[in-house]
Amino acid sequence: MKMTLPAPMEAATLEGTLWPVAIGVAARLSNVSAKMVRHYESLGLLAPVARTDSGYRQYNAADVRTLQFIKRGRDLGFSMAEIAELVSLWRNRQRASASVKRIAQKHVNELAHRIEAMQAMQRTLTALLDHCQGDERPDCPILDDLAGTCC
Amino acid sequence: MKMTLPAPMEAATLEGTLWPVAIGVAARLSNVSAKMVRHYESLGLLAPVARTDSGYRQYNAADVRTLQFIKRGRDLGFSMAEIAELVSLWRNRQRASASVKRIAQKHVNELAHRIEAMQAMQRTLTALLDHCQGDERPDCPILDDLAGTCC
DNA sequence: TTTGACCTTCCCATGGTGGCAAGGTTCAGG
DNA sequence: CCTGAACCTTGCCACCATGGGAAGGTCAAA
Repeated sequence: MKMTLPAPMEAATLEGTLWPVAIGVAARLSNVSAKMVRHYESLGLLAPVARTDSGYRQYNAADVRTLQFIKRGRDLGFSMAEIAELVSLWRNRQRASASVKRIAQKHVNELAHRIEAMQAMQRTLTALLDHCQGDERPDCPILDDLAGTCC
Repeated sequence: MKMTLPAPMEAATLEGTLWPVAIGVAARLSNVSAKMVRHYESLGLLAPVARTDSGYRQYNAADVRTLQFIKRGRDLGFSMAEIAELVSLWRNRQRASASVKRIAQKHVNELAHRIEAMQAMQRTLTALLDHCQGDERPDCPILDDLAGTCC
């Protein structure tokens, strides 16, 4: 009977890793699911990845860095299309930082719009919640608002 | 040749409307697309709607009020599942306002979480934007951040 | 050799919305 | 009465990013 060993304690760094690695390792190193790694490849965000004779994907350190780049972009809320542009600019040493800035600025503006919209909802809902007794009785200003009963 | 007449000037109120109405009119009265009106019906949010002999849907004032209720709920960011619950409570005269309040409070909490997440993105991106020259040169702290170059 | 962890591709689901196609209905003008 | 416009019907596909699962191949350690 095999005891539960301490977790494999895989190298969490790129330095301490033997390359190339299979998709599962690349996934763990970049904190992206294997599923999404394949998806990103199908979107062309990763260069067509090497394969073993048996068809397993093989990732090198540059591939994993690209995955980490994509992950960071997703965490900052960029769409896949924006990330595709950013990856392309990242690879292009002749890029102008203005191109990057334009994309990021547009994204920040969209974030601001979405935040404002959600804050407006929040304000309305908070006001309604304040007036709702929240007891056993049926009377409810929240439903009244949704039903437009006020008008 | 027919001149462009002033827009049909349809009654925008439920009072000035001859009932029942077809889906297009119900859609305009509730500011919901006909497509989504059908979709809401398929989700069971609307009671099975009446039909003419030829199969056209027929909506009465109560149906349109339900559509307006759904629209308002969507505008406040509730999910369809939440709206289904709210519609059900709205119809139930034995409801406790606490049930409504619980749903709304949960939604507000989720909104708060999402807003905070987006604000965190916004803060990070704004800081990066501040440090990006946005000129013709390739050096870009935004790409550096995405690439994790700092570490 | 067996076992279990890993990999492959392919299909389906989510949620809320839009679009399009192919066809039926209704109504008003000529 | 016919035609055309505007409307309606159902059904399928697309988006976006992600997850789930099935059916089957591969690999390494015990």
